[in-house]
Amino acid sequence: MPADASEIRSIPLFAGLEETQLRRIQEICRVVEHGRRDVLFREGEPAEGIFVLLSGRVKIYKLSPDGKEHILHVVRPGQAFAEAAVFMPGGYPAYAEALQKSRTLLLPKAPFLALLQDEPGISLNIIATLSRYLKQFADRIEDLSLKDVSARVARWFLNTAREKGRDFWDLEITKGELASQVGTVSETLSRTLRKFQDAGWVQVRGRFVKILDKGALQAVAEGPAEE
Amino acid sequence: MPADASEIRSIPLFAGLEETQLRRIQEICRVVEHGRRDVLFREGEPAEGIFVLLSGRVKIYKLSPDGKEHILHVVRPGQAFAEAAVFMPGGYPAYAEALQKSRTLLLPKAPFLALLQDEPGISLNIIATLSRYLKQFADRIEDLSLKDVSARVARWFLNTAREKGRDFWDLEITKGELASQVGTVSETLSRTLRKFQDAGWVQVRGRFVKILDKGALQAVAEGPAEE
DNA sequence: GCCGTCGGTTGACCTCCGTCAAGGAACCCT
DNA sequence: AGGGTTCCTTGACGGAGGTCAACCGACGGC
Repeated sequence: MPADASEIRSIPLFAGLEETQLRRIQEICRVVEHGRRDVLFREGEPAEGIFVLLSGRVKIYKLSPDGKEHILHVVRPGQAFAEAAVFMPGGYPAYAEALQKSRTLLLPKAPFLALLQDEPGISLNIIATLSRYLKQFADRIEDLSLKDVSARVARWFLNTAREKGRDFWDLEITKGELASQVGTVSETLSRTLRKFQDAGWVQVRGRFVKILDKGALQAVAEGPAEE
Repeated sequence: MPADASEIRSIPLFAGLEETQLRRIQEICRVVEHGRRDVLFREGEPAEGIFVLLSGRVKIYKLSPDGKEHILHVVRPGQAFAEAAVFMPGGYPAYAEALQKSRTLLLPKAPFLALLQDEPGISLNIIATLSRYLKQFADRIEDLSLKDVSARVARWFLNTAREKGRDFWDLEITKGELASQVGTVSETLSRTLRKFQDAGWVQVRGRFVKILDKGALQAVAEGPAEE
């Protein structure tokens, strides 16, 4: 199935490209459809190419030998993923699975690398997105090693509010998946949310969440114990 | 102080560059000397440019409000660092401090970005190193959220042995710093090392460490509990 | 020599949070 | 409707590991 030209144009990765380059991208890429729970790739598999999510939601996650998962990132439409895999031996560094019915653009590795040679602007875009990921991951490592669950959940509220631009929204993942993102299990998340709610800091009703006291969350996000 | 041309030539980041490009790099960079415990930059500070370590050791680390630190990475000579900071708003994403007397090459942001425009090969090198970091960080997140301390320490032994190419070596950091790298505190690391030693898996004498039973370490690194 | 600092080890304690188990709610299917 | 998922919540329990404290050896300065 061919990709829509206007869809390609609106992808941040390809921002500022010439018409001829866009056409070239359109030629080398293909569109793939995925149903809920479809696995796009597994950790360690040789990388086919770079993906861009057109619609739906895809989770990028690590899986431990005993089956526990940790979600590194939930990809939204317009974002590229598996960039790093293309430039590294060792194949994909994580798993990817569709959370909903999704459509992705797949740019096979070899022609994409060739494209980079002619179009340095794309390289800079890739560097920018990799840098952003790197910072996010560094923050995650900081959180996991230095903060407790309450601080991580508080930070999740604040970060999400910042990127959404408002202080209420709908979860587009299950609470179990949210737990996996902040590095805990659903039971502990459930208790933490209840604590936050009883304290009057947030409102949680089903999948709807709302921040009521941003200052309190910030205090919790900083240090586990403030005296 | 000017940089030595042969030093620049041997930096992986600039591999495969023409003589004229190398000269240009030599013109825009400057060499900085740092004593032990000198702080090169702090999290949040605006990024001056990209660093390359010429000699010594530099730790990249996160600091929590209450003073605890987590070492993200120990930079070795030849490696670049703070790449991500240059391409991102928000300044440096972490702290950097010299562990020993060190010399670094500093390439100021603006001329370096200009250089990238003309020399797409460098972009690809940057993408490659960022991808490597990204994978390392993803692995760290996996470890921190899904593995216990013993598994993380075992993995540290195996990874270090792999990159050193032998199964014995000298710690070039303190054990407290090693603890911070694997996401624990010195007391717990001390106990874990004792456990490993009593089990006959490794030998630790002062700063000298040696792997005695690689298979056992691999088993521990996989899953906390194997039955 | 003596003493201060730093790194490392060990012991005792206690808390956070992961695990196990059970029950409920909401949403599919026929 | 009813029965099967899947998701969520709550309770009880236990253990990994962080914290506090004391102690020791090595090193460096004066």
